[in-house]
Amino acid sequence: MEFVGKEEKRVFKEMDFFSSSGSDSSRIELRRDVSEDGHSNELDTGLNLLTTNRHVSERCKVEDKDVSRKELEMNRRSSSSNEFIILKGELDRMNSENNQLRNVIDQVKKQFYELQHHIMTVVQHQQNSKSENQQIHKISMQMVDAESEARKQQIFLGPKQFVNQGTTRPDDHSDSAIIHVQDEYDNNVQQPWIANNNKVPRLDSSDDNNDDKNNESAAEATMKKARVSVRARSEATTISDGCQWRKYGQKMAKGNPCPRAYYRCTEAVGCPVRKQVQRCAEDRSILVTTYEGKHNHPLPPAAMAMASTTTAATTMLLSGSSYSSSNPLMSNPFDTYAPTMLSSPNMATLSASSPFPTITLDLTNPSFNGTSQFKLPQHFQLFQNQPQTSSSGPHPFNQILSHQSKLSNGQFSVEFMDAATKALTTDPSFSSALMAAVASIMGNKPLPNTINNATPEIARNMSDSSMVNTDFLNR
DNA sequence: CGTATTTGACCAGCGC
DNA sequence: GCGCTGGTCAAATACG
Repeated sequence: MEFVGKEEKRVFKEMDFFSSSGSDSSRIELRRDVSEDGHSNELDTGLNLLTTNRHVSERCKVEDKDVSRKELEMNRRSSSSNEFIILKGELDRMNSENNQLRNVIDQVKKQFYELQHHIMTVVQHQQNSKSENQQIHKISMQMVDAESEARKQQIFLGPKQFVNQGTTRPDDHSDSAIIHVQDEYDNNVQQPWIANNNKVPRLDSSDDNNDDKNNESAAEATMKKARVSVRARSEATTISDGCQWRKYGQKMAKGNPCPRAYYRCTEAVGCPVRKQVQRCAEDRSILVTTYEGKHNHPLPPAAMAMASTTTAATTMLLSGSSYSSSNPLMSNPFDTYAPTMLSSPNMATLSASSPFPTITLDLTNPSFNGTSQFKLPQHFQLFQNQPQTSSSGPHPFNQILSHQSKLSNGQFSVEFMDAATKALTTDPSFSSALMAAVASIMGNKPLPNTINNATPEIARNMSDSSMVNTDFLNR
């Protein structure tokens, strides 16, 4: 029996070995069996063997689980490897597409620059021509005469002019013009633009005796002094116009507790374009951005419209009325719009009372009345019909226009103007299109192709006049 | 450390 | 000539 006991001990030791990785309680139970009963009978041995077998079986199950886990892991790794290969292939394909798109963009850019250069050359040529300068001078005089006449007739020309004329109408922006030329700097009813030749280079008759160089410098100086101003409600420090600017100064200006910031264009070294940003003294939620000068370098598509605007605006301020030109850039915008502008209290004014001739686009006025005789060109109405893609969703301007179209009084809502302002300050493409529209108003010219490049959807609308809905203007 | 912004100084034009 | 004002410069400072 002792042999049996020894054999049991050996077996139990083996069992203990096998169960070493098992639960501690099992091991303790087996050892107790050995110590307490050195003379275990065969039944006990059998029971113990069964117990041992169970533990070995469990151990095998554990090992089987490990194998299965490892197999799963290997399969998973294999699957990940396949996925990696697929992703890599996808990445390669996308890189290839990106390269192709880059090539397309490069080609478009090249065409854009060539076209822009061509346009600049044509415009420059026109501006340099002596006859054009004579015409400009004549037109300027007629513009001043027209304004003087308008003042005599006490036609409402804008908030500040109303104050100057001694009327009781408040200096209220709710009645300010959507587009007007105004004095941004003082309330002087005189016209230093004309009365003071020193403030702005004047293209007087003496130019007739000057050479082309002098004419060119005078024209350039005048173009530099003429300004385009945009009024918009914005919490931002500046509106998004697609250009790169560097702040180079800040000053407190007379009559306004808000400082005026000075920026210069940094798209290219030596670009003469400047802009001033200042909050309106009467309503500090309004940001007034004033542009001056003409870019001397290729512009990004988003900024092209603003450049077109400033050029067209300065051209308009110089070219005045009743003259047409073969060059649409030099044609007179007031041929179409000025009479209505001058006679409509909500549309436009013409003023030379600023040290610099300035045209202002006012996006802060919710009371623009669509029933006015004034008709926006189709460019300006494009947002009403802009196709809406499922991915990008409706342009905020479209949303508001859709809402506004339900109004019965034909007035732009506050929401409308807020959306316009928001779009102007956050969406360069909107700013571009808007500026192109204004340029179109002022220059009576077709939309630049560059805008078509920048905003293809908008461009499609513009090229398809059937898409243009003018109902809200005629309501 | 390079770039952008700030801010006081400076200049030119203008009115008195 | 002097002072006021708008505009620009450039050194100092901030920021990423």
